[in-house]
Amino acid sequence: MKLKLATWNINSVRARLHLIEQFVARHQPDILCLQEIKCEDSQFPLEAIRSLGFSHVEIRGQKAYHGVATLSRLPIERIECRCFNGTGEARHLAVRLGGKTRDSVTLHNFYVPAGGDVPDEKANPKFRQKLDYLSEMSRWFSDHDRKSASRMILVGDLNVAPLETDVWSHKQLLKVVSHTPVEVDHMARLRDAHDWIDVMRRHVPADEKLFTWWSYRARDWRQSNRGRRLDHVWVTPALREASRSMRVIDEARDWERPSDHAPVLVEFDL
DNA sequence: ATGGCTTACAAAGTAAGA
Repeated sequence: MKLKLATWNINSVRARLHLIEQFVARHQPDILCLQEIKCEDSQFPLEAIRSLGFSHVEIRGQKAYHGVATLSRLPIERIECRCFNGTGEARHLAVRLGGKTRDSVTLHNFYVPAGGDVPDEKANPKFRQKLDYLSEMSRWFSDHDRKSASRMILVGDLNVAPLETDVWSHKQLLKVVSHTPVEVDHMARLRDAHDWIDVMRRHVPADEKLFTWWSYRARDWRQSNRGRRLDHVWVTPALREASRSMRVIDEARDWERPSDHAPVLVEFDL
């Protein structure tokens, strides 16, 4: 089965419906995973999204902040929403596609906490929360039954840029939240917890710069290019060979009132 | 010059993003 899958931190779904329409018209994803929808489920623009062809929509929102949603042209079944570290924040949504067959695929949509400004667990509770969140994800995935849950895709804004080429300056970002060694280490442990494969880096070699986020504050984001790769697409080993192409749709960063994140689009043959 | 902006919200100034 061919599947065009996209993940995008939309930074308010209500403020950026026009962007979703534009993206869908140009790239026709079968499934679009959104993060930071910033609204309650009841405020989600469901009719507008359905009219774009997404007959199957699962929403895990909350008031004002965070929130994830998975939009699909294909039938999906909601499996669960995990609330790590007991904050109750809407940061995860898992769905299954392909019904209850042997070939079904579980798709996890995550919005990992950003972690605040200061990369110090003691001085900054948000940084502590981010590390705890990543640790709980690791624990949860290492407890997963590997046989029954072997075909999995994990996408989302993981808010960590692991490689030196995932940031515009490795040296200058070593003490900046998102690229500190302790975060990179937590992400590595998460990856190892289920032998996850970094799909984006399967298509772009690790010695090439690759970003998905550019600050709103740059005068000219493309010219200064001070980006980071904060958004990710991972698969379990059973799907190692399944991705056919990957592209960061960076032109979306130039559209009217853009999100500071660009969509990541992957074509799979599942 | 990695914060110069942008969002949400009991609505003018905070909190948050990263």
